[in-house]
Amino acid sequence: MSGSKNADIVATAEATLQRELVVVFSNLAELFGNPRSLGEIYGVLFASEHPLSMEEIIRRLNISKGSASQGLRQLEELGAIFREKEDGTRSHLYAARLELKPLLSGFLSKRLVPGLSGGAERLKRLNDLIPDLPRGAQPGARLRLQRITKWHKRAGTFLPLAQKLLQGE
Amino acid sequence: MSGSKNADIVATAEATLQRELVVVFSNLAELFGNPRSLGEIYGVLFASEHPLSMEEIIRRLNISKGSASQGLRQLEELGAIFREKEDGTRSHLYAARLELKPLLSGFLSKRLVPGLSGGAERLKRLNDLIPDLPRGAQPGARLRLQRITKWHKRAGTFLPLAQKLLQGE
DNA sequence: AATATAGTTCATTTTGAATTGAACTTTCTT
DNA sequence: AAGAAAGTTCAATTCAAAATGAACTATATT
Repeated sequence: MSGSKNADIVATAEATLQRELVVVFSNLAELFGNPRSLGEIYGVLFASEHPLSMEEIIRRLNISKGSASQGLRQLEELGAIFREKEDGTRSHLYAARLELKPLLSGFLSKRLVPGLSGGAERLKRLNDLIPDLPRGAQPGARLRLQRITKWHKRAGTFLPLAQKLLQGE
Repeated sequence: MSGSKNADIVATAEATLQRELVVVFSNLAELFGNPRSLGEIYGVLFASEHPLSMEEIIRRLNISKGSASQGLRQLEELGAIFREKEDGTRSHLYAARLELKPLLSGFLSKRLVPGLSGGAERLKRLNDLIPDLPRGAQPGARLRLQRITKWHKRAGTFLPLAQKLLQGE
């Protein structure tokens, strides 16, 4: 009966669900400036009722061993997925944590944190430079630096706020 | 007297200020997934006490005419810079709006808005697919979709909130 | 009207990040 | 201990986004 119409619909529905979730998370990854493959891997795990082996992930997404290995490690580091291993078996099994928080805040901070901290030092150094400017230019420069610094501080408070907002209550 | 030590320090300080601000804004652009050149152009204008011609911008940043033209247009569309023209002169002059709000919210929404709205439709379609799944898989699928949808709604409220936070009081 | 300069457009090129895949290491099984 | 399968690493490749620049249009000057 595996060629029946109903079976086809079911198979299609499952495949579609997986395919679309892969796209959703792949876009999400890109949105936050992370490699698509990270999102794809999470997506395929998120869509699956059962944990999957690396081999199976590679097969479903048609990606390389290297991408799979690196992607799985990164997602695990973010806390977005689990790596399980039952004794008496060689391969690991991978499963998504369904709470999206680790993934989202991981995506967020992997990008924003380094970007923000780098800027902080730079701004500090620039402030020390102002006395070397010609007199007339000093007030203008001071104003400009104040503007960025103000923004920068806000961005600093913004990150934790965003994380709180994105996670559950 | 133009080779004097003080003149050198002053020249260096001004050059440094511009150079570093260019870097700050170029990083910022990248952080939000926009082309570096957008940030560079804004940076050079932000650093300058006076409006600059396109020619001058090209000279200072060492970029192509094409990049300059397109970048300036985009920044103008975001409301991050002005384009002035005095009668009796051929070239326009470009100046940064020192309030960072237009730049920042422009950067934010150019990325997030399309990303989010695309996802919304997709999720809706997926919900309609659930009845076609095998019985046993339906509750799991429903749970998963609820999780993403919940997040997605939050992200929707998040954007305006972020903009409020980044702009003035 | 002719000329010159500013600015735009878009097909081609460049660049840098992501992906690949082959060689390697680790871990399990007999 | 040897063999096999899982997983890692990283130099080389691929690919998409950004930058270039030459041809074009628009606008001002004589």
